[in-house]
Amino acid sequence: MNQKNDIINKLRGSGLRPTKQRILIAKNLFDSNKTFHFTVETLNRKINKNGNEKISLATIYNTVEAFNNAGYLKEILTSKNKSYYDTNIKSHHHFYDEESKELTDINYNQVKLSKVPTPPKGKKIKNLEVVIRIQN
Amino acid sequence: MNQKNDIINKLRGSGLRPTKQRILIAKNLFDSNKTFHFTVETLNRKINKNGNEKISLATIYNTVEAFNNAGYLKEILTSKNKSYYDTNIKSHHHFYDEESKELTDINYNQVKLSKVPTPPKGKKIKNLEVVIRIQN
DNA sequence: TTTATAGTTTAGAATTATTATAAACTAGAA
DNA sequence: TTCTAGTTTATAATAATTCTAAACTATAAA
Repeated sequence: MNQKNDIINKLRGSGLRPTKQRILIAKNLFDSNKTFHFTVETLNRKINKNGNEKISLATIYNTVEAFNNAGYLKEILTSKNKSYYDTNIKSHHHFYDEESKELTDINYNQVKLSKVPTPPKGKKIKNLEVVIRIQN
Repeated sequence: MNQKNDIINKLRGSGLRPTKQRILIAKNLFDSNKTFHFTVETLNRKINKNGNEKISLATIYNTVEAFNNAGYLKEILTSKNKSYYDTNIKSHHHFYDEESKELTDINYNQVKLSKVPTPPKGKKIKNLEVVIRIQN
């Protein structure tokens, strides 16, 4: 019961009403101790398969966008014409395979920067990611 | 006449027949001394406005993909559901504005790395980009 | 409690970017 | 000049996403 209350508080904390749809989606995204990448399509499949009560695709789109705006998810930069999200919202790095167009995480401490530019006037740095393009 | 021959040779060098459509598109992309970001939509507008002979949208898609495969363009990683390309194919870095979702180039020598991970088995590093997410 | 209402969900339609199709055209080899 | 594989084209098809407006619901106030 406690993790459910945690989710409800998390949602309320961002002005999102804790509806049963949002709670179920949040459980699927944030309940595990490991983070992962997903698309609306894969999330929809995960949620709407086994005996779960069904959630409409429109709601999954709405909720993912709301969670992203609330900072609970990070949109992944990709060259595919689909939105990818990461439940790992901390700054981290990726290998990007040009052939398969797949992203894989790089352990944060595998990269070190010795010089970082100053951001444009009026802006501040939120985080910094290194993308290493790889090929065969 | 010389730049046209350069383009023709460039195309032939990648097994692409130098058709008048490809030559015109190549002029638009590679003739200037400054590089830029574009989408198929913006390129299409640029090519098909002023009295130019018209090139079909399908050809612009095909040609951009062919140029990208040939390594004359670099696909930009973005969160928008559209393909973005960069005529600057050298490794370089970007600021990514989370509000406007715009990318701006960072001068290459503004970033220095002191530690880089080894790529997965069988893969080699093609290039490395730093994306700095900024916000107000 | 009940009620009122602003916020939310939903199915399906609409939109947008891209890819597929197949007929007409053309660069370049023979 | 002829032939053919490669290319271009208009249009149709597809895929991801957003829009719409009617039905539903969390929650504040009576």
